[in-house]
Amino acid sequence: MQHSSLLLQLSPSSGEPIYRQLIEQIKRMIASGQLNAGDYLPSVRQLAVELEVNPMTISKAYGFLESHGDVSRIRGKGMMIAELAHEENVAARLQKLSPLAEILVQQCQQLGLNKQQTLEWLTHKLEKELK
Amino acid sequence: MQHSSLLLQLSPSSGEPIYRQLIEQIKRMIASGQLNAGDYLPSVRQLAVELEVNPMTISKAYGFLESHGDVSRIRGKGMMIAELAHEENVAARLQKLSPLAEILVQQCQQLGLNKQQTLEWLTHKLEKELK
Amino acid sequence: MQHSSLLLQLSPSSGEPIYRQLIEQIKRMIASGQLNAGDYLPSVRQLAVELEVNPMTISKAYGFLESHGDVSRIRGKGMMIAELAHEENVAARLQKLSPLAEILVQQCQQLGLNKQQTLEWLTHKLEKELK
Amino acid sequence: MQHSSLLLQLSPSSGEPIYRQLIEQIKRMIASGQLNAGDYLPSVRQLAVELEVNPMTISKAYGFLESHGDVSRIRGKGMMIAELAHEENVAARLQKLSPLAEILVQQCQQLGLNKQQTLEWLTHKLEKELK
DNA sequence: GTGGTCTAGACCACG
DNA sequence: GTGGTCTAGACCACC
Repeated sequence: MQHSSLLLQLSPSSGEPIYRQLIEQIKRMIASGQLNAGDYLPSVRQLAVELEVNPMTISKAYGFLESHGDVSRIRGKGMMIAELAHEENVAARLQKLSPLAEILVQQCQQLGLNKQQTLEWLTHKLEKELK
Repeated sequence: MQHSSLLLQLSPSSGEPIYRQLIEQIKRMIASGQLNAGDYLPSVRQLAVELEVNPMTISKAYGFLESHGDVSRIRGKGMMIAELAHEENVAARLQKLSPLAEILVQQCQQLGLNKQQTLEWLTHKLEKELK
Repeated sequence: MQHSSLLLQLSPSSGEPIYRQLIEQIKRMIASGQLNAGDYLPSVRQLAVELEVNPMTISKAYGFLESHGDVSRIRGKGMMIAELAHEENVAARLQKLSPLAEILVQQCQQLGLNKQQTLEWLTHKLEKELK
Repeated sequence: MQHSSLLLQLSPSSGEPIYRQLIEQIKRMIASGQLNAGDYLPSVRQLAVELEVNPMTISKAYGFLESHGDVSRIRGKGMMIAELAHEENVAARLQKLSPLAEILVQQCQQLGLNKQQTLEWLTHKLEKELK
């Protein structure tokens, strides 16, 4: 049972609304199995304190996740990852990176970069953070 | 010299405001040398028709570029790439991809993907579009 | 005299809290004489099992009914329909449908339906269930 | 083009959240053709003043309608009834009364009322308000 | 304890 | 002008 500090990172000034960032990040954590069916999300108030945002902002994100069937509201207990939210395989998870890849390709074209230059640089970047 | 159809791709529904998409894309094309000092941008009206966007939106983007010194408004002729807008070297251009790389790393972590899986997939994606 | 399965139908997902549904339904059954003074309500545990609801929820409803004088808590025996809970005449019972009628009228107006269409359809619906 | 006072009636104390009441009522008005594709809803601020509720409450309702495809947000102009929102025939509209009819039947049963009594009374009620 | 709703008022982004 | 987001703080309902 998961009930506390998730690996959530907000960019309050990114233009992307905070509640949207939360939705997308939590969805990814469900897809990857870091959050499993039956786990509980942190409570609205707790997460609001941790992330230093207004509880209503958290609530808005949770509401969206509920209305899309990703989590279920359990009266008096909190928000539980829905049963039908299943762990997806690696290929399916990679697929979720597609929108990013499209942007990457477009920006590389406009910067006049070639494939090799880009990949070397990306490899360097990823090595610092991922294993 | 350059006065017509640029390689601009808009995502009207992406949340990213259209005029902002234009600014960033044109800046990248200047940085990469696809647009050179002295070249003219397409006219507001022409670009508005091409991209099926309100002329005000184009105008707003051009105004932004002018106020940041990237282009100069030449009365009666249009918007010209400014003299001081210099072609940057490859390293500097790659640096412009950094924000994207940060998002990429974060999404990979949340999707539970490792470096190798991600790079193989990205290589595949880039090969289809870049040379 | 009456001690078991009442004609209670719950809509757990209806927004209307469960304990409130219980209260209103039991009150109507008292008003109509389907539950008479001296009858006993099903035990909290029994009803909880039948309706697949948390016993606390039943208990809350019973507590409410007691505090409003509709039933009396008889130690060691259960909840008994109170003496002063009287059978109301038909007109009074129909009056209890008024809130529903108001909603019905409003929804018909917004759906652009006229009186005749609505009544024909309601007649059809009622015929299937009532005698 | 519709841009002002709709026939909306709120029951602030009904338990049913205000934004939900708005959603359901507007949906019904679309179904009945009182709001047609291309019409604009009143602006958030205008409706907030008319109904004496907080603009955010209106905005919440509009957001839901948009996310369900009933209306489209037109930048700088407001919320427009979506093209695919079609006028439904009478039978389909009557069908939307079904949830109400089920509650009606249940309450009549529990009040020990018969079909004839109920219909006479409903006829009387409807005559006063509908034509 | 849990989430849900609402208010009042502020600021932002877009056209 | 339009809608969107966020805050701070209040109150409610359910368990």
